[in-house]
Amino acid sequence: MGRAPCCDKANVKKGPWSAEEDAELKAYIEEHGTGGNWIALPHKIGLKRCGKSCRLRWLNYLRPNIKHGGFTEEEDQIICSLYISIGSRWSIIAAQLPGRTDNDIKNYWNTKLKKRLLGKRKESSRSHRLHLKQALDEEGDGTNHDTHSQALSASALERMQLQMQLQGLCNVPFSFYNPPALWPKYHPLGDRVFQTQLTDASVATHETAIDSAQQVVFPMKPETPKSIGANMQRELDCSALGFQSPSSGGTLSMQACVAAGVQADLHSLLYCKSTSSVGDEEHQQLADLDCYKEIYGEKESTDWWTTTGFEDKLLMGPWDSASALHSDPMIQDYAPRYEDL
DNA sequence: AATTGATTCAACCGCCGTCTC
DNA sequence: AGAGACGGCGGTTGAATCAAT
Repeated sequence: MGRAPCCDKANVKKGPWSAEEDAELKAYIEEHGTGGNWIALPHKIGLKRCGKSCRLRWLNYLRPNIKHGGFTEEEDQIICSLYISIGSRWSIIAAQLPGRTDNDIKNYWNTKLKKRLLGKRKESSRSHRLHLKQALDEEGDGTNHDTHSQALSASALERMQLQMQLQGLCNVPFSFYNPPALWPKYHPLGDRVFQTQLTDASVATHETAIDSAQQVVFPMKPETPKSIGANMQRELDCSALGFQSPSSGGTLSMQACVAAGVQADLHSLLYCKSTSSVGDEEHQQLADLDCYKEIYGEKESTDWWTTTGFEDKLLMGPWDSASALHSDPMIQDYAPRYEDL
């Protein structure tokens, strides 16, 4: 048995709001407030609307200081950066953009930004797909991939693709057998904090800087797999980032990749300005992902992913960040960090 | 000018977490 | 403790609008 509806569906009006309804709702809330009970509100006003509908109308259109359309480049970059980092947490993203509603941002992302970013992928060649499929078949156990497929959210795939876009632009080593768990985990916020850490006299070691940066870059940093110790994971992370880890005796050159200008790359992706060209190798990487989708189906079935043993931590980690968002102060601190930018 | 397909975006749906009793 | 009410959220829908033919 499902739960009772929040209102009498038969006696509530649906569809677009009229100017009269808007005026009545606005006038009442401005004078009396919501009273802390949206369900009861329409009855008090005499509106034949569901309480939830009233709430949505007020929050998205009637409340003061709402902006519609005309997103700036800065807003675009904030939205993209946050989407890549935390996914479709529209309310959190909206909290960083005064006057913007989660619904507006969601629509803007789905209709404009996503296409602008993901639509630039080069079509992969059929021969390449066949080659890759053959490699997959040889690698796997020959069983139907669909049977074992693990579906990630569409949001997760989009973020994977965006990460690939940025990584390609940053010339980060990537190969088909280099699983996403090892991909660089950077974010402008993390980069900024990382740089801050480097210049902070209180930071005694490079490792501390790395830890701090990675916490911010991936606030919901998943548990390290049992098969890979923390040190090894750090080595892998460092390797993927394109710099040597302190423990291997190398020096930090974060700038080589991460500080190379993720913001600039995002900008180039968004606004199609060729400040950072996507070379053949990068196109090949993007084609790889298309190939996976074609072989395993549009739903992101990823045996190659699960065979790495990383799927658990990823599914419960950054790609499904709902719980972590509420518990991890790093995410909750996004607002002040952005204000600092 | 008419038709068709694509795009936009306001609004709805249903799930989930929190609060209250 | 647990059941119900409510708020909040993300995903989806569909009517309106725009663009292409």
